[in-house]
Amino acid sequence: MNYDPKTTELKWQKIWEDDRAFEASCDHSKKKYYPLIEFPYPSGSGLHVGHPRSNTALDIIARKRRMEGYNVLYPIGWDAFGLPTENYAIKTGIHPKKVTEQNINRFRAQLKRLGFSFDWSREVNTSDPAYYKWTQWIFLKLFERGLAYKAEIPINFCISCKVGLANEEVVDGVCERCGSEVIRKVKSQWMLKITEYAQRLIDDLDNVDFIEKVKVQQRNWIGRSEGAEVDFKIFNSDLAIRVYTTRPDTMFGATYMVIAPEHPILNKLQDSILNMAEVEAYRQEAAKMSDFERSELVKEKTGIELKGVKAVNPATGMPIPVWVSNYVLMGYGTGAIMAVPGHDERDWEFAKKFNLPIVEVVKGGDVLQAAFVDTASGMMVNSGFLDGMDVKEAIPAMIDWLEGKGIGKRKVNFKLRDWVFSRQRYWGEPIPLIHCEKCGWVPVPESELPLELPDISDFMPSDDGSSPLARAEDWVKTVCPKCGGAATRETDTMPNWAGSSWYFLRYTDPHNQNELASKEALDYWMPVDWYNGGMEHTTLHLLYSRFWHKFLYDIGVVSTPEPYMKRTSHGMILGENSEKMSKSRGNVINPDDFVDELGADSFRLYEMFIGAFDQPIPWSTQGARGCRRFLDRVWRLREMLTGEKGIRPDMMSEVHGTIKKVSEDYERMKFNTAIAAMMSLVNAFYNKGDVTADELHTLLVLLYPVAPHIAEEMNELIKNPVPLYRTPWPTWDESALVKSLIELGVQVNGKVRGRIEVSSGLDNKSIEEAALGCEEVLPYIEGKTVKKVIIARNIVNIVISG
RNA sequence: GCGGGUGUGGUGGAACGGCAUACACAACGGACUUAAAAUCCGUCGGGGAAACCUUGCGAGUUCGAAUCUCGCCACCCGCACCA
Repeated sequence: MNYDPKTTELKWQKIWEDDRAFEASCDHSKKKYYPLIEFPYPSGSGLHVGHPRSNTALDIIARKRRMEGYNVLYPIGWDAFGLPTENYAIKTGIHPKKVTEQNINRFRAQLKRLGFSFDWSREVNTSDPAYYKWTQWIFLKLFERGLAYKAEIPINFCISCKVGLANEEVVDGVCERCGSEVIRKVKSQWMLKITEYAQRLIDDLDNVDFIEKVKVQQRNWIGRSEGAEVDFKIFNSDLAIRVYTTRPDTMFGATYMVIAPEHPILNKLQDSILNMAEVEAYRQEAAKMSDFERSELVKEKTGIELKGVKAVNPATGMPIPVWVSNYVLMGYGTGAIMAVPGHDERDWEFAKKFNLPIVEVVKGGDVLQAAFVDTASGMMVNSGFLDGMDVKEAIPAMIDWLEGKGIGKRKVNFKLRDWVFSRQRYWGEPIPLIHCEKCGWVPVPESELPLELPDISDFMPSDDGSSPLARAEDWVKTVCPKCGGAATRETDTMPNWAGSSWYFLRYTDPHNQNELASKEALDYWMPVDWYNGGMEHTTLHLLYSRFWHKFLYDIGVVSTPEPYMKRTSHGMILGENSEKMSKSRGNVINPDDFVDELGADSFRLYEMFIGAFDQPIPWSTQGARGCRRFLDRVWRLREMLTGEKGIRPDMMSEVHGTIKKVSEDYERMKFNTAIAAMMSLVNAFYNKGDVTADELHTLLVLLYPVAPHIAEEMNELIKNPVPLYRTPWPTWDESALVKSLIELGVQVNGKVRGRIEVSSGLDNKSIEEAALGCEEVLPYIEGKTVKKVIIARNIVNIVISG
């Protein structure tokens, strides 16, 4: 009988399901393990070959942990709100709810076909009112604590689609959908104060086991810097411009100031500015530009001096000019800088262009030729009381001096900005707030949650960029929960990052009607033990969810400050031409076709064998066929069974070596070498010509996490009464790994010249004799003086002179 | 520009500082077939008579370097006027 994946795979999927083999137990006395993959966004194009790479990896871990005796929660769900579904609805007129349902059904079927050991009884769906009730609840808690606030900020607006776009939808400065210009439009938006958690989001990275790459990227994104805020007085005025600087020590070299075009002091100074018309023109020019255009103009700096206005350098007491330039950003620091052209490349470039004075304050370069910026340490000059100090002493000395005078203070700044939480879209969680003329923003009472999305039929955003919900007048008009007067609902919805910021909590207790999850379930299951996902989520989902989790920790909902103990990341699977897979490139591999032809086990096996798990890798259908070939070879081992029992002595070392290698490599995510080791074991059986039932059983147990269907089927065929999903993970016997004879390479001056075979316990002196007597080595050492012989674990090196 | 990663056969890739190229893919040869596919067995870095050369390039440390150090080069991924 040949191996037939179609019937075998369905057969075992049904057995596992009927036996509820992978459902997490509510028995909290057992040790637990919680592996997690990023729940998929059920897009219209179906499962991508990238999903199974992550899913299979943690499926291997989940199955292995069950065999090791853990109570395992390996859940699955749907990140179901989002723009592509809504855009599809606009195009076709089909309700996003309907589209989502269809897509989920397709995804579910595809995932089930691949035989992942998910606990399907705990499936969650972020667009289900029973779920988003709690997303809204968390938002209200944030609102209660002042962490959600409304602000006027610019959003991306497509002039052709007349729609507000999320940042993700702006590609190279144009609208992703229609390719036309995206401008900035100031709108009132709900914001979340993630910046309040910036320091903790950095600090707590020290307490989690994330791959270094992720930690580094999060730290850079949060962008902490230490420095000082200092007030620069306006000459002949009560006004001052506050700047932020990380290098207060260089203040004696500040020969001018620059403020951002949006800086509010321009309005206050307008009567003193002699060239206000010109300044206003520059300002308007800057305002018209998109962020993209602004950053495109990096090469050529522009700016304009405020004529009639001078600021006073507090260090030197000298008046210095004030310029406006868009190389200073309103969104970082104070929107104003002191310019030190001698020691900052941007300031230097600007000073050169506009002929501003350049002063050296740290010795070591030639500031007339280039900015001298390599100043981690160095001697201060031209700097009054700082002269002669090292930069390292000068920084605190200057801050002390500023604080003493009351014109400056220490300040930590972050690049991280608050999270823009509003979308003018239909297919998202309604923001549960009501606006009352009298009472302001009032939360929807908890008892009225979930605030459900009204059923509408026109999802097209309005011309003015407001949400389609704004047209659902019956829904919008409501009464104020506080005063009972007429009021209106917020019509913006939440971004799709909302539902994914806490879904891993819901898995612990997905059907709870009274809480987002019970405290007992949370305390037992959290934190997630191992979370694998894409690098592209490092600065969005991963950061957002850590923020929400910390907030929930602060209000006592969860008991751990961090949601995830361990975070790993898989490399992307590229097309056969080594380019990113995409419809437009025509190099997309459809998992369904593959599974039809070669089966789910081959697919899983290949995705794990393809290469190092954390590296991007091109797909090769030929290579994948090789994996099916391997499974066929395993299948035929049944025909080679001897009547013998146990593991034969001459196979002990090979079999136990494989148990060790596979066990260790699975944990290190070195799936490719684990599979290679199993291939070698199979080759060894073939070379021997036969295999015992126990030897084969060991192989099947090791193979089961990667290729569970074929492993279970063969296990049954060799009359093993216990299915593999109930079999304990094997241990290896270190003493079995020791071979009686070992082969040593023999080097002469580091080059391999021969090899010897010795018994494993042999003393060094005898090994040395054997090596010196080795026939292939003799010609190299004849007539030479042997200086010494180095004996290492598996090599002997003879060092000769001359 | 800054940060991170990668560089090994025709290809994907192995290799605690210790016999470079495991395991596969492709290719080639053989067996079995009327034939093909499948399967099984074998060859497979370069150079060749040997010597020898070979882990992007160049130095260094070491008895010994793909691996460690320094300096370059190329490609990939983030971030980017962050004061």
